[in-house]
Amino acid sequence: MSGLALLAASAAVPQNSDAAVCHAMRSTPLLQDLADPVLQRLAAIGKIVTAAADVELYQQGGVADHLLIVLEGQLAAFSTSANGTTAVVEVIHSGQTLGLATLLARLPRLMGVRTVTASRLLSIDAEGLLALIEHEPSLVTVLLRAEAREFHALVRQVCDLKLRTTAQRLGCYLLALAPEPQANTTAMRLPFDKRLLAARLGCRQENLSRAFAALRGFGVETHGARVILHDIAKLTAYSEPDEAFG
Amino acid sequence: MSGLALLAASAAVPQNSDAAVCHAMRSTPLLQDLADPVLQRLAAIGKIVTAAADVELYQQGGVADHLLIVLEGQLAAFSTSANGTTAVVEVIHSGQTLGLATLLARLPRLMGVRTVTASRLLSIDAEGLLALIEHEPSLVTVLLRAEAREFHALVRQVCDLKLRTTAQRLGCYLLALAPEPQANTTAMRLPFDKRLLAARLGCRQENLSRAFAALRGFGVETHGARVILHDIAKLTAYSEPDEAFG
DNA sequence: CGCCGCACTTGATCGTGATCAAATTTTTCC
DNA sequence: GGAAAAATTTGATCACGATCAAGTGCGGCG
Repeated sequence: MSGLALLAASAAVPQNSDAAVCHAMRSTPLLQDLADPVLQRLAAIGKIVTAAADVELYQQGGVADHLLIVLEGQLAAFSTSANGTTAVVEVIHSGQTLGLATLLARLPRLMGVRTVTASRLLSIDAEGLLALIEHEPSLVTVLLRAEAREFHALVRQVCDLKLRTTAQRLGCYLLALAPEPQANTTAMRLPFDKRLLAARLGCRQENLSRAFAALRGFGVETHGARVILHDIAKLTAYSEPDEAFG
Repeated sequence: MSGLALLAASAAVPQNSDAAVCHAMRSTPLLQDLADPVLQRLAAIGKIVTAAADVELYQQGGVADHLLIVLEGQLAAFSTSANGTTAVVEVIHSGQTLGLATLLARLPRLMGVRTVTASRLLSIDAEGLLALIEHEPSLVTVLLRAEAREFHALVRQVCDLKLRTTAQRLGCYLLALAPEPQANTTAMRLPFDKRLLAARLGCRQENLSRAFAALRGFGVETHGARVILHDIAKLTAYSEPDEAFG
């Protein structure tokens, strides 16, 4: 039933020792502060899974039986509506999760999940996780924090869609992606193609292109996937990103 | 600091006996299935609070020190951006919560909250709630379910904003509000004014008006706040609401 | 090298939503 | 009831985003 069962079987087995899983967990900001015994129990119900680019991992409406944490690569969470059009709700980067709330409440998945690039993922059994939670308050704290982060990202996005133009949304997104937000100039590389970026921002590819053109006047230089922000202050003034309340 | 301290003081005191709070809790779908002892401990850290219409209960960025559950009336959760424009993220009706994730993670409020109509609210102390959770798995289940509901509503809204026109969004909203969704004809009353509805849908008042005009062709009749849906099937076909996956 | 295919850009045109300005209805308050 | 205030609707015009249609540029591959 679950696409992950297949993927796990096809993954190289040696990397899936408890020690390897533990090591991977230590590398994620989400789990790294947990005590050793907790981590070991988590490792017992977790596995490392790899998937090629553009593979559908979970279908909308299916049972959420695994928690995914991205180790490397990106995933896209999407929702397909009645008429067949698809909205990309969020792109999930390394260290992030998605759908924790749904999983912890044992509800069916509201969003489908597919890989954007080839990815390495930590997959943790949902039932086992729920059982473990009962006895591990530190794990509860960690999961609630991750859940709140997901929630915040969605609230931000709703405000973004209601208040800003596409060019401003793009500006905010680039600023959030910027590796050195405190400097006034940064170079970076878009982690995925512009088609997906357009879907995430809620516009067509053509308008994303025009939005990039509009941002040239605010110090944004692009060469394919390479982006240089020449004047972060000016871009910020134009895009009007939300101040982060935590 | 918190607006609620003032409000609680000004509320009539007799209704705030533990028995009255317990009774109120029994009346909310969220808490009604909890066992008596749990409910009593909750009542000890909860109080009933009333507020007039259009009162700001919490400010964006403040500490989330109380969980609010709406007993009667409606609240609006909003976010104000740098340029001063405000987006209404959600209107919270009786029986609903908002910001649970933020509260359980002890983070500052991402959204401000204000009353839309005069309201009666259940206010539960956050610290007490977090302490109680440690020993009451049934409470955890209930809270996680409520949190997942909030999460789902936001995901739906993001898809709505990315995929549908204002008229379709309005259609979906009316269908969700319909008291008898299985019938093909229903009458209802908008629970708040059209200004707020426009803000929630992410458009201007003028365009909401035009959206209502557009829906007349799909069996939607309006007389002020009174709305009659004459042909739910036709309206559904036009609005293309998401199927509910739980 | 040069052709093909794909991602992206640009252009033209059209529909949707925003804005400004009235007109109209509804509500509130004497 | 009737005047004043507020909410809502309608109209005209403009900006933004969608759509259709070419074009450009870049990477892969023969």
